[in-house]
Amino acid sequence: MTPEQKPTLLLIDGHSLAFRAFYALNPDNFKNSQGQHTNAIHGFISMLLTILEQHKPTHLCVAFDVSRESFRTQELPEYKGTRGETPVEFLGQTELLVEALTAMRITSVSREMFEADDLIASLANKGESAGFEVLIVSGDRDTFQLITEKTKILYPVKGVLNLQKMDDAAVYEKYGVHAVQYPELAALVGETSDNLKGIPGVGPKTAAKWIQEFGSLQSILDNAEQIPGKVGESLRENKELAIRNRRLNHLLRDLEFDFSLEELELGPVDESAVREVFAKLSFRTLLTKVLSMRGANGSQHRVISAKIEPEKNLEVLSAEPEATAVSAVIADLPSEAPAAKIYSGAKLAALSQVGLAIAIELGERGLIGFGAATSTARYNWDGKDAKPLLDLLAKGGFAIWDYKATKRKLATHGIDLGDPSDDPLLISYLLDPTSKDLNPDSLIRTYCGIDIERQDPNQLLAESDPSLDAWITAVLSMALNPQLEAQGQLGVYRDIELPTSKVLAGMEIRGIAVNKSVLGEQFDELTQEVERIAQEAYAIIGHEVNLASPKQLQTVIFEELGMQGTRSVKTGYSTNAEALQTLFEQTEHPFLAKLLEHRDSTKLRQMTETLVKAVESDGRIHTTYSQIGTATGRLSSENPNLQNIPIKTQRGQRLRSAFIAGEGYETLLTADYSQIEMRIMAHLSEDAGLIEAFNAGEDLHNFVGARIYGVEPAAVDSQMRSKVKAMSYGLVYGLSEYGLARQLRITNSEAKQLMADYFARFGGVKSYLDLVVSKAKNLGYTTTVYGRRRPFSDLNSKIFQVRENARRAALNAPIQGTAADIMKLAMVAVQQEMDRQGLKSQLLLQVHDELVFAVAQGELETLKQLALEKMRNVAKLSVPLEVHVGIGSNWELAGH
DNA sequence: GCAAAGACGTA
DNA sequence: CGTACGTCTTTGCG
Repeated sequence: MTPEQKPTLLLIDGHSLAFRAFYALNPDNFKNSQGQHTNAIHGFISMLLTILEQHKPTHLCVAFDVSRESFRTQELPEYKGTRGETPVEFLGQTELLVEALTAMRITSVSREMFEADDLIASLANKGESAGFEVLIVSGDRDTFQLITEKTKILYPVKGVLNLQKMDDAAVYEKYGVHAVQYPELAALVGETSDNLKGIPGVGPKTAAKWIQEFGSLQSILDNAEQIPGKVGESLRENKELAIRNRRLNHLLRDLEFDFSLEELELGPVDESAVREVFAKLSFRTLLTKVLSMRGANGSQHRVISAKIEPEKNLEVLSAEPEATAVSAVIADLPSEAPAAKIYSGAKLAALSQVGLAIAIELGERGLIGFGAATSTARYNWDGKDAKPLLDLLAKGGFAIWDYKATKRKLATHGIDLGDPSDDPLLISYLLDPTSKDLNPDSLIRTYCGIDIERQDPNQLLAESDPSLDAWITAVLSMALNPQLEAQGQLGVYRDIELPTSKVLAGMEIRGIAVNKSVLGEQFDELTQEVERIAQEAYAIIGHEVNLASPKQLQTVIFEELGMQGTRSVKTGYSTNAEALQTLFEQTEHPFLAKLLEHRDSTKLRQMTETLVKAVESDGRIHTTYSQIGTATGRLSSENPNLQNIPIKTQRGQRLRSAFIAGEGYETLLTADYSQIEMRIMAHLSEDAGLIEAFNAGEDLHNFVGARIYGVEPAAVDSQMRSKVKAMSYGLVYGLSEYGLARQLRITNSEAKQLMADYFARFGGVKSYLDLVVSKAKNLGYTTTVYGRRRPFSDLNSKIFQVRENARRAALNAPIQGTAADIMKLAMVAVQQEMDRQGLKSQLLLQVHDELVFAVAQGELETLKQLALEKMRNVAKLSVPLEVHVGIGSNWELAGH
């Protein structure tokens, strides 16, 4: 327990501290991946952490100015008028700072027409009345007027790391007046930073002397006649100035707030939000610091420890004295639900062996929480006790955390797992597909306000108390479903994600057969090639160099060989393929050619090696599909990634020949959607020209080219066609004129003309894309045809680059997302039909718009028709969905 | 030991 | 200065 703490209220002038931080840290050293400067935020937060450590406040609030306008500027337009333009590097940092503070559960306040100092003064007033010690962080000396026995100012002296604690004595020592008199001194002297002129000829020394002598500003003015000399004359002539200054530097102390001081109490941070914001800011050291400090100030959150006992029923849980959130969730259960049976401990023997914990069953509703676990040796197999559990598992119908992973894990142990009723992992993904932190503890904290305290904080869900994990799963599935429904995403969940997870589990479990010796031969061949090319490259430049090191290559290319700079990257000039190609065209230097060859070969060699290593003992590669890994709704594939096996070059494509149908199967079959994103674009934009293009049966790019260039489709030559093709595809990604020009290596004006011609013929496309972005701006998210959401927060960013990035992502999201939805629906439909017909053929891979099957003996024609039919008809768009199939003994031959 | 940066493979 | 990913290597920080 922390020692009893005096209630201390810390009030911070946000802009003041942020600006100090901004000027103390070089903005160029603090940039996130998007080019947003973060130096002020970084400095602010590290400063804040230091203050928290040093002064241990119990309550905290940060005040910001809304704008430069305030009641003071209304009275005096030139108030603070000397302050220059905000540096561009500072733009956007305040907003992000507030976001970070919110994640840390720190209250920020601001109010139109009032300055942060007025808010602080009022809060300080309230704090004192309520018995708080008050600490104010501000660089504005006007706040000295707030100093009392209980209120002190932390005033920055130099740099960002030095704060001097100013009390009355400190003010007196420095300025020769008491703190309450300081604004009177300032009124006489003036304040350059506020653009307030003082009495000419009167500096701090004179002012202090007068105040000491007469006691107050009023008294000085009343007795102005007695003051001799030039300054006396000056004072008498400029009395009004001092009075005005005093009026303006008076801080308001009676503003009201819509929160109570209690709400400013420091509690634990919102860990997942903090992780997210700090990731966005690229702060990792600070993240660690913040998270390690969290909770140090006590928690307002209910903490659930791993103390749910086996063999007890739910009444015990709901009787937790302070577990309001828990009780609320439990109260949602149907009243007829019988007392829960809880399986745990020894009864879970078998399951714990294979990495599963099962805990709560709620009778007929069949709601069971699970914790998926890694293997432990804690329990011994007990066949007798395990039987009812195995039956239960096979029957399904319960909530489960990460169904797909659990299904796969159990399958490797020969245990069947039935269909789940819920998977809160998938729900949480749909609620926030951009989150990188979908774990049960964070989610139950975020959505239910429950803190889970584990005996060992590093323990994963899996390794801890099974009944606790099961309970969390149950609570999450109940808490998250209504949110999903409120967002209209229930359909995406029930009809797309949940069924897809089952199909994916099957694909992962099956894996794809691989001819390891083909891979091995290619690997050996490539190894020799890589070595040969490296030697040739060294010979050209006369020494060895690590060809895999961009840094070393920069030295060789731009210093030794003295070539002219390419695109700039953080470490110097780019040495990527595009840059090398450009350099080669300029110089025809053979080293560049060798380097490109070497890159190509090493990349291929490395991929081959990865694949060889990924072949498991069954001779197959079992990738893992991530169903929660993309912002758009696509799948991703990892360990290994089978969605980026080369195809564009002949050399690369050979790798695909190693993927085969496997024993007992006749051949591979691939089925892929043709131009699905362009078709979705046609559907969504309702552009008559584009819809006609797809319905005409003509080659898309020839058709579009004919329209743009005003010729017959047959007259569209290959140059025209490739330009049109790049244009069409680029549109889906928010391509700019500049980008198009660069890609096609044409002039900017030609690119501009091409785009203008395109939009002249296909105007619906442009208006649709604009509409998507403006809707996303208003709503804060985009949706697919099926209702899948993707949130966007940066569309109104003040930073051009950040805003543009968000804009392009937003216009792409509904298109890419709808394509992903359609493919998932197709996979489910295809698999269900294969099951219904009892086919032995297998769905093996998904590569975004392509499916790969192993065809069982005699099923080729059936499967081909089945795949074509289901994939074409799974969605009814205003243009047909075209599907191509390919057949071959390996993936290369089955390709198209 | 870990994360960032740069590179490059796919749709 | 075109979206969405995963994986590898080197490099530099702690």
